[in-house]
Parts: sequence; C-alpha cells; structure tokens
Amino acid sequence: MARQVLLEIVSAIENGSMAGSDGQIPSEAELSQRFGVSRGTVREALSQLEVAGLVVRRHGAGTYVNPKMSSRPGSIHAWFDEATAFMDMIRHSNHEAAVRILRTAVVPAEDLAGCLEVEASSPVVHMEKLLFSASIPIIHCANYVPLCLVEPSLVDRAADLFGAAETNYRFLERHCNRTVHHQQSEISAVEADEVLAAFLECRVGAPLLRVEEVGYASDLVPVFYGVNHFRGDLVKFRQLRRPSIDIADPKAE
Amino acid sequence: MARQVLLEIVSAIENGSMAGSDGQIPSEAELSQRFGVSRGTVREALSQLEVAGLVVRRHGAGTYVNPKMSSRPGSIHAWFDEATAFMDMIRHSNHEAAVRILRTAVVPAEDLAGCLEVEASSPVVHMEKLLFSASIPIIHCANYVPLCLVEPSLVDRAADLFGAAETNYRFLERHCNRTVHHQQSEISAVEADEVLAAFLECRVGAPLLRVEEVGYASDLVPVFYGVNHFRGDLVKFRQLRRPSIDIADPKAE
DNA sequence: AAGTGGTCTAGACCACCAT
DNA sequence: TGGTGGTCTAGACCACTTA
Repeated sequence: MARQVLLEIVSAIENGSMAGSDGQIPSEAELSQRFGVSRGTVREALSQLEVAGLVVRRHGAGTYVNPKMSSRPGSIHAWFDEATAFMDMIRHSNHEAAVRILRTAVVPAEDLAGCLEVEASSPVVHMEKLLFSASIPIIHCANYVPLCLVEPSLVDRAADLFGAAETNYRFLERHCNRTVHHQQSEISAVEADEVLAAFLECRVGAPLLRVEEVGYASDLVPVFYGVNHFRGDLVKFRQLRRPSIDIADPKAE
Repeated sequence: MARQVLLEIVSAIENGSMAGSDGQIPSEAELSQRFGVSRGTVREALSQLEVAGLVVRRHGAGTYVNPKMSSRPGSIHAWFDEATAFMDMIRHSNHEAAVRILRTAVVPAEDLAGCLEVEASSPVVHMEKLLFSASIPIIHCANYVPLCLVEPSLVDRAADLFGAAETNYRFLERHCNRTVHHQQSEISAVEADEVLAAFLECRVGAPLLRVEEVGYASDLVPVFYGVNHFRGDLVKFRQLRRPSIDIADPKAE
C-alpha cells in the first residue's frame, strides 16, 4: 500500500494537484485520511520520496516538493548511487544506445582473485564491450564473473552467453540465477592510454572517468568485477550528498 | 532510543560479540527484547545501518554483518554521497590536512546567478582555497555564497570571515545562521589547465576529478556554489550503488 | 513447519515551527 | 498556541528462506 500511496503522490505532484503554490504537500495526517491508510504507511511512502530527493521534510513546518527534482520524475537517471546498466542509463537520458561486444573469454582470475573471493587460478568469464550514444563511443567496459557461479549445464557456453546477455545484470539473472544486491564502486580520473583512446575515439591522454566496481548478491558473495571508462567530456554523474549518520559513538570524541 | 540501540549494535559488532561466525545478527524480535524496546525501534536502527552498508538484511533469512564495511566502522569516509567538508575527509582518512586560503572577495554573481537563484548583479562572497594532505596540494576549491544570506551586521567583513571559517559549512553556520541540508553534485573528469596545474603541482593536461555542486538549506534556498578539482592520481571517491526505487508508475511501461 | 524480515495498524507523546 | 513532522509502542499478519 505504501507503494500505491507513493505512486499516487508522485502523479499528483506531477499534474500539480498535490502541492500548494509554495510547494507544500498536505500533512501526513491528512494524506493518511485521504488514502485511507495509517500514518505510518504515508510516512513510509514519503521517506522513499525524500531519499530520492523528490520532497524535503521539515520538522514542525511541513513537507515540500523539491522543484529541482520534480522536473523529470520517473526518469531520474545517471545518479551515481543508482545501480543501473549503463546502457539503460544512456537510453533513459538522451539518445539511442548501442553496444558492441569486443571480446568474450574465460580466463584465470589472477589479480581479481582477491575482490571476487576466488582462487587466483579459478576461471572467470570475461566480457569487454563498448557502449555508444548516438553512434559515439562513450563507455568502455570490462567485466568479469566467476565461472563457478554459472549454472553447471551452461558452463561450456558461458563466454558466448555473457556476450549475448550484454549486461552483468542480465547474465547473472538468466544464467547464474543471481541478482545484484548492491555494488561498491570507486570513481577516479585517469588519462586515456593508446588502447582506450582508440576505442573511445579520443586523444591519448584525454581525461576519462574511471569507475571500478564489485557487485555483490544479497548473501554478500561477489558476483562481478568491472572496470569502466567514460569519455570525460561527454559523461557526468550526479549525486545528492547529505550529512551522514554518525555511526561513531559521540562519547568517543 | 533508536540511536542508542544503533550505537550498541555497532559497538557489539566491533568487539565481535554481536554476530555469529557466519556474520548473522540476532533476530529483530530478540534484539527488541534484549534492549527493551519495540521491534519498530530496532528496525529503525537496523535500517540506518543498512543504508550505511554496515549490515545486509535478507527477507526470511536474517540480518548479516557486511564484512567489507565493518572493517572501519565509525570512520567511514570519502563516500561520495556523504556531505563532509573535504578537509575533514582528508583528516579522517589518512594524513594531516592543511588549508591555504588563496583569495577572498565579494563579486557579482554573473554566471552563478541561475543556480544560486539571485540576480546576475547581486554580490556573492567568494573564497578560493587549496587543501593539502601531508603537504601535497590535492584539492583546489572555489566557493561562492550569496551575500544576502550573511547576517546584516557582518556584511562588511564577509570576505574575511569566509576565509577565517575555512569551510562553507562553518561560514554558513556561524555567520549566516544556516545549515546545509543537502547538496547536488556533478562529477566529471577534466584536464588541468595552467592555473590548476600550478596550484596542484601537476602537469598541464593531467587528469583531474571535477566536482561541481550547489548546496541547499532545508527550505530549498541555495546557499552555496562550489567547484572543486582533485588530483586524479591521489583522490578517489567510493560509493555504494543499489537498484533504485522505481518512481515511475509501472503501468506506464 | 519454524523462524525471519517486511508491512500495516491505531494510538500516543514529543520536538519543532509558525503565528 | 495549533499544526507539523519525529519517535515509540504493541500487536497483527504476510512473504520469504531454510531445513
């Protein structure tokens, strides 16, 4: 029901029938009456909208629509903390997306053994691809999935299936019976080497965004490792940043 | 009380007395008994720990410690979605942090008028600074705060006070009576121009992480604009990425 | 089948903001 | 001072995992 309430609030915000001229939304008590649910359920829905940045809640004052966000609800994209397939990211944001699979193979884990929590000699399925936005190559991806996760009957065809699946998510869901629960990423700036420059059709030395990440299933088993390079001049990530919850004991300070 | 429960759980995880050998935490029902609070309160605490990535909850199975995170609880830092003063970021992560104020001034808003929601001719207080980690310059920051936010009695000394405060957060709290509620950031990769290269003691053309952001108070008033450049070879940001909440109505697809 | 987390309820009180 | 969001309670039922 919280989900239903959320959707109704969003569409009411979109068509302008929810918020007053100052952007204020009806109180939680009123909403719970209007939708015929408990106040707790309304709060659950509003909390999710708050995390997404669509509304801002002010203790004692009310809940307000965030005009910076409501401009394109339902198509929030390229937020760095959202784990979306980069292909969908491109598709949702602007142009046509295309993918070219550069290479698929089964190779030993080697340097990735640590982060994938397998032996260095264990085989991993590898896929290298190039993503295009409006025919321009903008992202180069190299992905690795431990072969031991692939359904036993499909192990022989793993490399080809990875290529056919096109994304980590789909490959893991279809052929490993796993979903990605979260991924831990690291973002940095690097310059294009000869190989990347050739693929991304940019100058050697051009600035690139590098996103390196490990995906985990809900049981905390690492399910993929990926290194992605983005044309620095064409791709940006957005992120809402907030004061963090203090996990440290304040007494300790 | 949720806060108290959270702290107790964290320290129990730290000293190893909370989780079993498989990392599982006692059930919510048991925790609520143990701490003498309702289950809802325990869930509130666990939810915060889940957002921070310290634990993972699995419907039907239990709640587990995330070993990737619990290694340094209480000092989680350099997470991109956490709005921390960059100086504290350096300090908390490794070395001694130092700051050199390069320039303070009051200038017209001009190009920043749009994102700060003031007139182009309105004055803004500007501060440019350089942050050092172990004597190496690693971050260049340029910040702007609308002068109209500064307490009237301090307007004349605004530029100097901004320099003395050293961070946006402190300046806004001390002299504008405002706290930053959230900030919207954009991260990209650029190459160092002559000016930045000189400040950051790197090659012209070296890859830099560029973080551009607008800070907002809880009433959604923009309170600062900042452009920050990070030495790409020395600074990385980490981020937990998760599947996003669908805000779009699924019927629409 | 037993145990877990996920959701919802109805009510209460508090902390905060505005007027 | 009245209305708002923030927190907590006690209980119920459901959905899911695991053995």
